[in-house]
Amino acid sequence: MTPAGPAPASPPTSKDVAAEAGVSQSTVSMVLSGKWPGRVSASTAQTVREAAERLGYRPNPAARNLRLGRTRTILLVIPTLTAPFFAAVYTGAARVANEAGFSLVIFPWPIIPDGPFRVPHEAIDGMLASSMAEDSLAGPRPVPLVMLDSDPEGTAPAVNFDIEGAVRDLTAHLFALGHRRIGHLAAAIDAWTFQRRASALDAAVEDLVRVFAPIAISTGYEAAYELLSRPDRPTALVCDDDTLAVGAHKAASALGLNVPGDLSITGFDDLVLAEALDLTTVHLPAEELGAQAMTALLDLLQGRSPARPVLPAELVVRRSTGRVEL
Amino acid sequence: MTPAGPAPASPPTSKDVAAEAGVSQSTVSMVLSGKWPGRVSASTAQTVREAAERLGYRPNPAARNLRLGRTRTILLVIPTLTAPFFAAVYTGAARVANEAGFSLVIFPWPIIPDGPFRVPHEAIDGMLASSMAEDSLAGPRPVPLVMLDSDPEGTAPAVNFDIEGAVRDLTAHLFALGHRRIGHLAAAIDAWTFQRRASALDAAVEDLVRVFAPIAISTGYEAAYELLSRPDRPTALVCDDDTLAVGAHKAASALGLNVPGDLSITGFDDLVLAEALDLTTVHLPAEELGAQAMTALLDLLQGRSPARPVLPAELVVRRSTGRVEL
DNA sequence: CTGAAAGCGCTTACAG
DNA sequence: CTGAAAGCGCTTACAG
Repeated sequence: MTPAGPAPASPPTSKDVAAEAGVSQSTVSMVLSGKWPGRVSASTAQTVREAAERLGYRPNPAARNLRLGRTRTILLVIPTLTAPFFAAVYTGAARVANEAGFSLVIFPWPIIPDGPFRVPHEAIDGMLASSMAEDSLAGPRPVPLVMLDSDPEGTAPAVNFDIEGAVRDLTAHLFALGHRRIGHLAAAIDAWTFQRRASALDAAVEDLVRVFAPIAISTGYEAAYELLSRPDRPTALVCDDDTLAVGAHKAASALGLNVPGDLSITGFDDLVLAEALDLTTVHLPAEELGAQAMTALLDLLQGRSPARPVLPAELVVRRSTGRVEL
Repeated sequence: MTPAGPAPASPPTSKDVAAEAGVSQSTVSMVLSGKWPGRVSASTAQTVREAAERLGYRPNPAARNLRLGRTRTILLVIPTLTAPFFAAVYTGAARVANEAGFSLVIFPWPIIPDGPFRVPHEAIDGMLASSMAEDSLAGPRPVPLVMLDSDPEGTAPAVNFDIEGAVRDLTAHLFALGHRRIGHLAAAIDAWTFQRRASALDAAVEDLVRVFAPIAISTGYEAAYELLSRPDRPTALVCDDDTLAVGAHKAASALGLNVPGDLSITGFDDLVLAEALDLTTVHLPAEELGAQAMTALLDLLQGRSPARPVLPAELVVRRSTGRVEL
């Protein structure tokens, strides 16, 4: 692992293996790619495998990619690495990718606005993009694409959560606890998933008041503080994200409001934060989302028509919601 | 972005650009790589650039990699994606990499123990690995490597935090508040950084009691619950990670202990969690760690001797620590 | 059952 | 100042 050391002999090539095994390069390629049965004798195949093993041969990926015109690499584009949600998406997608012999590379986009970062459309066979607008991905040339947690009406197939069902369960839970006036601490992000949550709440709740905040504790705190200071404050606060719910929690605390005695709070995602604060929240199965999206993309790459599943999102009731005290 | 659509003409090559500009392939290469001054006339260069632009030409990375024998790609190996700490490391490293024209690919390792995942030693020019043992990275062939948050006595250069200084500040803070009997809720992970924290605490605290827990809220809860149930429980609990501190917080709460009245709690990392819980913690500058490590790796790749910086880690005092009540 | 040869798209040493 | 040619390491169609 040191820069110094014995002269770094260049890695063995298939030519070296051929020489070692006493066969031609083509035979080596056939054997190691597994396409040999019926074309190479079993004993020759064995000889080749042993020679490759002995030399520690690994095919040069650049050469293979050049020859084949594909890379077996998929790019997962996500809006931010910092959200554990996307880590879960990656885990699910990477599992399926690896089973199919594909690599999955994460690309946070944009890392720095107006920075020198470009979505590397060239070196990939396909793309997964989560929680963003499809047209923000426009590149010099089209790439097979599956969207996650995004507008299902787009050109690319999308894999989504059942936001409507989740909001239905959420509002039913709050209604059952006696809440009528409900606040919506909405994410100030122009993404389909948040628009969908807003319109589903609009449809379900008659007496709804909405404030917006960027997703962070401090911004959630400020927006919630303002809303909860109003004389006609809501008795329940639906937050678009667990992180916002943490901010809301702190605002309630600062205003001397007891949770859930005076105020019920809910989140979305079911992150580690939600468990930490005993937050009632909508569990979004992010890992499953990643897995299903990768499955859809592999279908697409093989010319099959991909499924466009809608995954159920379950309400997890913890201790941040309670009955309205009269 | 659709699978269907007009016949996907294969991407333009440098040959196409050469034909379009009426020059040779070599001239195209010279111009677009920026090595033309003094070798190609300014007007020809301009013609080539315009032709490339017109055709939407992008060099084929596989061909370039094959020809040059390098990929300008660096692999960042991290033990888990789910920790926001590593997202910050990535951000810092990616910034420096991009400025130098390198790509940075994240590789969580192992995603699944005994899974089909292999560190792709072949297609990269160098490796950054954070918070793990150097020898767990052993591959078929050595790759220029810089370790982060890892044993500085290893073969590879390491970039680290000043753990000793942090523990010194932390214990000074607790001593000043009157604490004498201190608990250490230690991460049950065999990594250098945690060993270092333990030994620094051993050196600084006379009356120390240690319990171990995997890094998660529930495990932190259990270990802390047991420790805090003892008749001679400590008055302060130093946790190896903010997540463990959350579990400790919940255990204190379950046992009817007031924080910080009855028990002081501290963490490490200064994640979003720490802000949420007003946790006194050691701020580890993860983004800076990533940036400095990438700088060291670029030095290594250019044959320069890399720096091995030790970054200061600042104690952030919030409301989870207080004076011992007598 | 096995091998010689072509060619993927680039960069660079060489010739002019 | 510009171009023809070689070659990186692979896979595959073709010939035997």
